[in-house]
Amino acid sequence: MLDERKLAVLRAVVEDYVSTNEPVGSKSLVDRHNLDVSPATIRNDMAVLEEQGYITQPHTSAGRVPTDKGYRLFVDRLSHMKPLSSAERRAIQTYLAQAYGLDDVVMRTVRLLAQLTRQVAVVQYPSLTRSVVRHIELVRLGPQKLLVVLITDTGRVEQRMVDLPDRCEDEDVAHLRALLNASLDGRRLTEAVRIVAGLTETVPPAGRANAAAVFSVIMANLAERNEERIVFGGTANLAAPDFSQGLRDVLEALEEQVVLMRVLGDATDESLLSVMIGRENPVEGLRTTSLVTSGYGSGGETLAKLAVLGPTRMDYPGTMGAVSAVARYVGEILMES
Amino acid sequence: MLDERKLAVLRAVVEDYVSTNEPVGSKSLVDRHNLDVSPATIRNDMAVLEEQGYITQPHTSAGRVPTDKGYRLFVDRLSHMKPLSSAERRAIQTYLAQAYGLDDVVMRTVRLLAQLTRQVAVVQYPSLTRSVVRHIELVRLGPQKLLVVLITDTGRVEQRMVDLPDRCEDEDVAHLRALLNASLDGRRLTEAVRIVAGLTETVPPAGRANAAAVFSVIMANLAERNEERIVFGGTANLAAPDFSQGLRDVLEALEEQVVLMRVLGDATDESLLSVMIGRENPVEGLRTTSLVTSGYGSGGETLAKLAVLGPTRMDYPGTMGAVSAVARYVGEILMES
DNA sequence: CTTGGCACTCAGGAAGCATGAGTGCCAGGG
DNA sequence: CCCTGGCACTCATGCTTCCTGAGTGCCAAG
Repeated sequence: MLDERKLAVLRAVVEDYVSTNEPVGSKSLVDRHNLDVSPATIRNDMAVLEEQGYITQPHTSAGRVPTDKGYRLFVDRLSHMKPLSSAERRAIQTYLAQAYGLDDVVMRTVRLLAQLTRQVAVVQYPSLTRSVVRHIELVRLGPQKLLVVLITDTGRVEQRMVDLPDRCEDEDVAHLRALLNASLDGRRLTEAVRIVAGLTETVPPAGRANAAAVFSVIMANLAERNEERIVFGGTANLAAPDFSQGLRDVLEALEEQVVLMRVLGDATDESLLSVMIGRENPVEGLRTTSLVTSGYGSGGETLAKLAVLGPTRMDYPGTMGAVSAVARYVGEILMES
Repeated sequence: MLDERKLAVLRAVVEDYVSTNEPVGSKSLVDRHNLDVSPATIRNDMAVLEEQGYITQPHTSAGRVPTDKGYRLFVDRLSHMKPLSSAERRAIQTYLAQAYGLDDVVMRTVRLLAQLTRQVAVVQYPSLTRSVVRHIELVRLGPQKLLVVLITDTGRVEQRMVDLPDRCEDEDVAHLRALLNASLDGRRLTEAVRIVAGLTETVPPAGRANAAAVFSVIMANLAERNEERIVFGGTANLAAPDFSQGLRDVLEALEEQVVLMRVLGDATDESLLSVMIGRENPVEGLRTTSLVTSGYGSGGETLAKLAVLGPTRMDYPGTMGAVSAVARYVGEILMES
């Protein structure tokens, strides 16, 4: 359907358009790439490519611009991930290694991605569901007030206040703490939810109301608040001289956690790289942007996703390289800590 | 120097310009406000106001636009904070009351401010220095690994991993925990730093290396990481059809925590409302914006600041009302929790 | 299938022009 | 002394017109 040269032309169109941000014409194409044919030939090829929907012209008699479909083909078959330089990789590693605490890791990841790609970076906090309970701590803050702290192996620490129905003493708290840790330590959070659900009955009636309150908070925390937080940064890169179009929509989408969740969720589940181009995107406001997503996690499992968001006219090979590298290193860091 | 009517004219110019975003001329002024004089008279007044630097014309023969100096006078002497409607106040209270945990309070505050003012909201986490230690928890995660959790009365929870020089047992940890809580509970963080510094000597030599490691982490956490985190939201409001000018600079400034710190720091220390207009702003990229800042805190003390950022051409009375109301309610919420 | 030639299209900038909002100034009136 | 109506002047804005050049599609010849 498309011979070798037509594909080469498409690739060239994408590359040139990405770097110049101007519709690319047949003449400049032969000049910049060493295609050994005349502009007229290229014009014929471009006519075909346009007919098939891979490129389009903004107005009659202007160069061609890739369509979403064109970018798609480019990403799938015409380009390869561009690996980062070893200097860059070392910089990433040392910068991430300096992080302490999950919050800091996530924050640094966002900055890193935004700076490497000069685009908007989006990072999801590691999912709780697949991680393992390391410890549960109960702190008595008052006669009827407790702080529940849940620590997971990915370094995530969740805390929440609980107002108790009855008064309680330090020793009640100690009992409950011991019970919880004995039952949950080392369990996956998914199991933990089930275990906690069955735990109320084992508590002596006297403290049962209080225990139930604590348990329900733990379950809510585990079951509901999963993967909720998403952080982004690098929005200043959106204000690039081109692409002010629809900026407001994009910013709105970014600030709406739910929307972001949905977008990340739609990307492939596998830990592999996934690219969403323009209108492939499920969210209205992001129809003019592309999203390069990767899962990350410690060990073999994908704990959460991170992504880079930019105009469809983006440097896909470079962005993909950066996303994939950062995802790998973040995973390593999480494993260590 | 400026008689009553000239002040009225200035006020009218500011109000009209804020609402229309177009230079305002003498005719439309007399039409929209019921000044009982002719346009010519107004023109004379405006000439004087311009001479004094309160207003300016973008080009000859266009209406006048307030200068930073004009806004300053308007804010200082010509306007009053516009209180929120009681419906709005109730909405704020219930929305904030639903928050659990400090993170959630801060997040909700940001959203609230951004929505109320349709501008960018900036909220600083409550300062640690003035708050009080409620509890310190040590969790043993491995033979040489500890998690330190510090809980303050403002609901802030700080955690950090510590790698220990020597191996330790559960009972060592329990000792240390007891020691720390006995020494620090109820103390202000500023005192706590000093106390911890002198604590190493009281530990028996066997565990001293480990204890020292823990102490130094606590001190670092208390002394250095204060007031560090700043959260913002509502950036989509920056993309208003006007004011795309310098948008990139503004976004960059917002993402740079250090810069934000500096800006908030320059605002008045008192818990009162402070307004910074245009070039009064210390940060280069924010020279076209105004910042309405207020301290907030539980009880009489200011724990941190929150602010709204918008174009100099903003609705000062309304913004000030919103900022001040939100600051008060956040303070109340923090006090309760 | 490729190529040079050629007529055609049309966005974008330059130039000219009209419009009108808004001004500054002045002379007369309270 | 301040207010007012009148008047000439300025200039951003929007309109039309025109021109240019990049880029096209098509065709006939190699």
